[in-house]
Amino acid sequence: MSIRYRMVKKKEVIKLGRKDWIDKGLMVLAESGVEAVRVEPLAKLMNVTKGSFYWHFKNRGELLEALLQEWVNRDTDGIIEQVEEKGGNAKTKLLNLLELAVRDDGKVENAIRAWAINDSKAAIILARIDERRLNYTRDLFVQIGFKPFEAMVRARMVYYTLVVGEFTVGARPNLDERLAEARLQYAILTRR
Amino acid sequence: MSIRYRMVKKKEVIKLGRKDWIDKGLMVLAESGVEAVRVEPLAKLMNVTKGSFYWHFKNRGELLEALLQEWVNRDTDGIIEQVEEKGGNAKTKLLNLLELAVRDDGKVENAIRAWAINDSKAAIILARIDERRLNYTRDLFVQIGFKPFEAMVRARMVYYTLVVGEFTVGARPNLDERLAEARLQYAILTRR
DNA sequence: ATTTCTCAATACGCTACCGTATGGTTGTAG
DNA sequence: CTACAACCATACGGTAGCGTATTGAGAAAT
Repeated sequence: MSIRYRMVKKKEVIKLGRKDWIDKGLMVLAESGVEAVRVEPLAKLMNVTKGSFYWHFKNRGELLEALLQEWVNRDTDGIIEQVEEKGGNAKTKLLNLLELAVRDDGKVENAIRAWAINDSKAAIILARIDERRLNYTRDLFVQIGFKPFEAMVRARMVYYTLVVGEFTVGARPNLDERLAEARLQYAILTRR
Repeated sequence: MSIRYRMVKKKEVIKLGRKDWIDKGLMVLAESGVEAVRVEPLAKLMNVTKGSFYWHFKNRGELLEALLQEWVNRDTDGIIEQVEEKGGNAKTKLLNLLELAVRDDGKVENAIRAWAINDSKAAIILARIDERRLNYTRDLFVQIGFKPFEAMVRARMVYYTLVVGEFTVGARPNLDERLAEARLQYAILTRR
């Protein structure tokens, strides 16, 4: 909730806040990867000089950290919470989880995944998120009645297939088809 | 098969070939990503100046293309061929496929996958490889007796889980455990 | 009305890397 | 022995981006 002033008629001042830089940073990150989020190009995108940037951030690294943090925060109110809100038994939750995951865009997440390959700071953050989501899915399978080991295997199949695989291989365009696939995957994975 | 001269005693000359640059390039690619494969640092790694590099390559882009090409070539004699050589029926081949995939290192592939997110040249190459491997897996499921659509869904689950998911999420260390998982996945996926 | 606070522009020095030009060294072929 | 080909070193000019220091200008507080 940064205070901002908007252009009204002619020479109204537009002041930027930390959050504005983070927003643009996430955009560029999603679109072109970490390597593309650089302070001078970013400043140009915002019609401002880097003099502004260095008022809000110590250096480029601080922005990158902020991007990671922002992504984690947004994800915290993410899919798991939505599933829990809708309620139902474990099987219902699982089906809801699959369908929600299929609908997500995931460009930022994808960029972060690429980033994490060569940056330990990003890798640690991402690993935590992955673990949280995997454990949640495994618990669902346990509640459905599978033994822990098999539940984890199935959870991995779900997670890798939906969250990771689709994104990194390149999502096929048709949402309906993907939903149909998600339901079939659900059937395959919950069948004893 | 580049001709090389090796250090023997004192001031023997070591001459490098295109292939040597490509090899080192792949190493750096695997270790630190595309952004790290740059000509001057690479030259330093090989105890040589970039004068050498620009004798073998027009520019950096030419090296990157060569890296992509080299990876494709190596992959051509890859897992699929090994599975076909071992023979057996479709079910056997599928099981062999899973186990071989689990054993692979995949650092280069992973780096290329990250690369492909923001580079269309890499993306096109990778898409072709993915398609070839996915279709092969789908055909196996068809031969086992599944209808095409369900066979493709199952093929994707296999492919994303083993080839993509394990790598991008970060492989767990224990090979035995991973093999056990692979067999369980096989069981889950071939059960009617 | 001043002062203070926020934010931005400008100018600077520095490093990393790109690609070119040119000349040197060495092995090999005639 | 000479000449050429293959390979490498050196030196150069250029761009992109980092981070700092200083000044400026509008908004808010006093």
